Amino acid sequence: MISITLPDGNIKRFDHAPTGLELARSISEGLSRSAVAMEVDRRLVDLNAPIDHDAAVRLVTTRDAEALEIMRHSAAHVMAQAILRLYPDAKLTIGPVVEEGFYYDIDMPPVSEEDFPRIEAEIRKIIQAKLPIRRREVTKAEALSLYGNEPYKLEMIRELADGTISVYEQGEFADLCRGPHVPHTGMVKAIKLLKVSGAYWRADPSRAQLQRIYGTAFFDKKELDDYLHFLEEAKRRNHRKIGQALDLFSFHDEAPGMAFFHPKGMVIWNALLDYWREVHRAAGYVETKTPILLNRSLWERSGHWANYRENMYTATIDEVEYAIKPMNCPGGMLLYNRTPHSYRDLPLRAAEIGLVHRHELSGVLSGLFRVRAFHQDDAHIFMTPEQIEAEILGVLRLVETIYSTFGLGFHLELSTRPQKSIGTDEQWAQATDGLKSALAAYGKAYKLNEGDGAFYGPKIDVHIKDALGRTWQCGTIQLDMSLPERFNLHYVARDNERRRPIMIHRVIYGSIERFLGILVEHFAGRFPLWMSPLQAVLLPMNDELAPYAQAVKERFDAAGLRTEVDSRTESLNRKVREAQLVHTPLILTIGAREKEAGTLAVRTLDGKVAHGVDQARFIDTVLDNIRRRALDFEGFPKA
RNA sequence: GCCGACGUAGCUCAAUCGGUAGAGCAGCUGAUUCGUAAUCAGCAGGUUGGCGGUUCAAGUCCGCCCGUCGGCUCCA
Repeated sequence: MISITLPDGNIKRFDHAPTGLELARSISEGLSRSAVAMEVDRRLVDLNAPIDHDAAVRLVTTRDAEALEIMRHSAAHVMAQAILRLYPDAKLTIGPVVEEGFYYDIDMPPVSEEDFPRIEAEIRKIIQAKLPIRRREVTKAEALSLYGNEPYKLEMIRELADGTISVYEQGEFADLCRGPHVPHTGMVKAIKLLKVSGAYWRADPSRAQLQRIYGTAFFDKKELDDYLHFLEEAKRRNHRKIGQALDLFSFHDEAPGMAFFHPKGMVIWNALLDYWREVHRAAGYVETKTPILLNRSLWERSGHWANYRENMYTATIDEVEYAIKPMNCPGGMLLYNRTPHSYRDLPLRAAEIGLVHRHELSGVLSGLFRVRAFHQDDAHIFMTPEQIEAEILGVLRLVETIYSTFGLGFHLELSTRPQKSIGTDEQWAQATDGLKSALAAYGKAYKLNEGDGAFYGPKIDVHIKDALGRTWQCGTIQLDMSLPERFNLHYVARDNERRRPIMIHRVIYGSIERFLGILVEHFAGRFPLWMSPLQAVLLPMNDELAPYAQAVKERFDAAGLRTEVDSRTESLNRKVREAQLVHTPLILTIGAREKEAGTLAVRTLDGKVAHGVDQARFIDTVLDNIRRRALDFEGFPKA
């Protein structure tokens, strides 16, 4: 007699060792169809494994979070099986589940997306056949003989500990795998291959180059369609395309990885920086500026020459070696050390919009997201150990203020001491505790990445979430125990002793370039009024009304608005269309009626038109919206 | 840097097997004076990313280089 305790406390009894499927059937037919795997005594196992002892069992159905991962893992096997049928000489390596789906690294001749339909057709055959997926446990010796012809699998098996090794079989296909898997291939309902790229075996460039084929899978067609739609939407919002269409920035062969900002892009840039300066001033920061070209000896002292040299641009001038700064901190150290500091001066919050250059590998450049020259909204905060918590908390609050202005959500990740690190245990404990207690005081949940910190100190990374739900790492707060030593920083404490200040580096936008790119995609080019390059366009109905429109524009200009008159001899329809295409937030039509009454017809980007809007009240409404840095408009009152 | 794809007019894209580089939009000229997403006509616009090669003939085939994109890796 086997008795099985279900999560709701019910107990089911069997006179034999039932499989998960039998257990599900004994509860309901629907459950047996949606069950994917099960958890027996908190271990995930296959649904068709027999439960041979009294156990607590939870059935994992298609609605559970783990189910998707299990099924996608099976999907990777299905894809591998299809590929082996079409490319018998292909050699499999590994095929894990990733955030958005799965991939399989395969040693085979290069494939392209044009080959996907053929592979997908084969995949469909395997899915329709509903091949049972069976787990088989073999000894290491058996596994080695089973994979005599699979060099990568052999290499993996040899590295496994002795003992049983599990193999999953479906039809003619068998793959070395820990499992669990769905019961049969038919459960991989909606699958799509997405892209292919190169990857190295064991991520080692000296080893074989493999084909990494990415795919994704869902339990039903609609979810897959939604996901593909999301990908389309992301493509539509690509900041390179929108940046081109809205004339914001460009890249040129003469300076790869270094953005050129156009007048309209600079309006957004300056709006970002004006706002940044406003909130930083209010948060007690002072602003500094340091040179971008600095003598080699400084970089030797900071440690960059030894550790970061391959990413640095260097120059020899009058037989003296210089480097273009890849980071702002060494310059900041020189500023700090210019004068002695009292404990009364601390915390000292010194900000700098610093232009840095990093010679990133050519293959990693990616629009504004990954460039070689960028501006960091950097700040160095020097403080006493007792001030850590309050200062970190202050930065976290500033982070929240700034991101919420853009309607961006965010989450925090704390990274602690890595294997290779400098400093004493006490220093690390004090620093890490400081960050932890600041996070506790802040009160928002955070993820802990044990051992992921920089060698010079622990850090808090801020990951923002955009309108499509994608996350980006922008802000980072890093505690630095190295530079204060190297530059021999100190302050004079109350007891007249010279002490080493604690120092943090922090950025909130991260890189202005990247942040701007993220905002382009986040807003899909429809910027809030306060950032919009052109806030309003005035459309006179005919040539005779152009001078009047110009006079109205001057009134707007005097109020500090960014406006233009489109006085081309073109149809109103065309002017509206063109203004709408570049997402001009306010389209103002001026005809005889408006001139007569001193009003405006205001069209907003939703296509709605408010007629008879009083000019003065319009200006007030708009100025108020800009002052509040609102994300939306809320309509215009009639005159 | 490595693997793969790509690079044609300001922009978006065509050009069959190697056989005279085209179109729409933008621009210019003229006409049209218009009530909320494209008025009409004409004109002009190119060393096909660069250098070299094969060929009677190269946008197309080959080599090298540059750049872009997707990955690897790394990171703001």
